[in-house]
Amino acid sequence: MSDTKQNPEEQAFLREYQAQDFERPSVTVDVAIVTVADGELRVLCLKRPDHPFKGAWALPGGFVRMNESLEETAARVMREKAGLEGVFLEQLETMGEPARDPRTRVITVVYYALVDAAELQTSSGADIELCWLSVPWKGERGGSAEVRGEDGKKLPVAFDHAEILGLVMKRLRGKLDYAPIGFELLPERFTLRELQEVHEAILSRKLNKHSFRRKVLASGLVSPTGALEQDVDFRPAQLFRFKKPRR
Amino acid sequence: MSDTKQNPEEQAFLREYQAQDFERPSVTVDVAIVTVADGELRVLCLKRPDHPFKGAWALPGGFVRMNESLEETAARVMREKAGLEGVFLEQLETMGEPARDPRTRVITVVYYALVDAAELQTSSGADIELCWLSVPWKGERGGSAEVRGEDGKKLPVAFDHAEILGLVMKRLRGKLDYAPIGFELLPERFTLRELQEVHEAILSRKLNKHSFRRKVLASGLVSPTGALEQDVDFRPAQLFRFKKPRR
DNA sequence: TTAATAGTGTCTCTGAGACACTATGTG
DNA sequence: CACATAGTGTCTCAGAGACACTATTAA
Repeated sequence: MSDTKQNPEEQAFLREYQAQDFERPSVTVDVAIVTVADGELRVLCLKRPDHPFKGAWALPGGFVRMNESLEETAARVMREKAGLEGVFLEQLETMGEPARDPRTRVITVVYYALVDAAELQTSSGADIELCWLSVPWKGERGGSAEVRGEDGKKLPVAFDHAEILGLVMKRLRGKLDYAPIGFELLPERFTLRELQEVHEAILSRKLNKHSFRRKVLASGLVSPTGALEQDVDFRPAQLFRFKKPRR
Repeated sequence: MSDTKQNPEEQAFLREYQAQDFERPSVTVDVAIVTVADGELRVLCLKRPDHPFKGAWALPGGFVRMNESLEETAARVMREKAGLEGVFLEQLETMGEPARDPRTRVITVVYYALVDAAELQTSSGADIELCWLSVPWKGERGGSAEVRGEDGKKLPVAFDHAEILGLVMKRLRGKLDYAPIGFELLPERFTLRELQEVHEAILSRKLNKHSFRRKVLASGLVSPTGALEQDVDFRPAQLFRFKKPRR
């Protein structure tokens, strides 16, 4: 802004720039808000009230405002569409196929958020829902994901959002065993069984109990609180707390 | 485009849409073209002829055209600025701080490319150069990277491109031991020593020879060609070829 | 008491690193 | 021959999985 005195050296740039100026893509941010409830992956979806893809389910999103960073847009979408603040939020991928939105050129920067299911007291009307997120492939191969309703039936997904959800799962599976992201899906105090169930939900496979406990305890990322879990019909497990790694 | 009959349900979208319509960010693609020469990481940089950051070094880039996907833009930049075609190219991250370009709002989608040094017959004028890429942090911690010239002196880097190069290195280091990316930086036939040197350059640390060979050979991703390397003053090593994994 | 889960002891297998060795090319 | 690097044999150590066992709570 301090540099706009129109000196001659700026001409070349402006020539190229003006040429592009008459038509620019729109830029939006979409957010995949992921959680685990009852050992199953969920993702927050909105039912589209309008064309295109009317009636299909889509990720919440919004236009990037001129004075807002991408991360700020993502945080605003989280606040406005899901009432969430201060949760784990990370950029995933930018989708830019010219025809991905049939109306006009829309480039969308996708973020994903990880949330404790208890925080998502979704106002769950008919138009906003925590849908099941199911992944029809193993490991980190990749591919599209599917969205299902209460009844387990596949729901129609708008735009390229099924592909996006596939990328979310690929990222989560890849990141899970070297980054502390499982904790983001749990309340402040949790049992090691709950943490293992979160990992199993993300990976879609059973893990070895002893190995899992050894690795988590050896990581130094959890500390026992001394308290025990409540309201279970069997031996209660110890509650742990996530200990932020000092960098 | 088949859907623009202005039915009443589309009004709501258009209302929100028009409100944003008067001002949109520009979208560009920047590409970090990375290679390894003489066991050292290099990146292709252009010296900026104009303000802002006149004289500083920047990654090649270009505006996204309206009918072009992001990947196509990246491929076009590769072709136009470096004369490269058909090499490894992957999306990295999208940078969107409102003030990252002092002139106007520019959101840039960053790709990185991996190239065999021999293919980069850079027309190496004074304004385009294969700069040294040095990384002042260990492991996958992250942070900005530095760009150096022939003489080893740090060069000024334009925009947020030092941060971008840090992200490139973080991605490369993280990806190196589970994805076959080392091969992308080598000619079709290579020795295991050359492959190890590429890995060591990316990780900035020495690797155990025996371990490395065991892992590479066990991976099933290389096959021996039977031929031996030429023009060395000592016992020549066997040449291997990268074997594409069947999915 | 039984049922169910929490939590552990111990064995095996596999892969990484350390070290030393043999093999094979050039000069 | 000496020399430099290619390539391997073998030991140790650490982490993951398998299996079986003990511990602790509710009902």
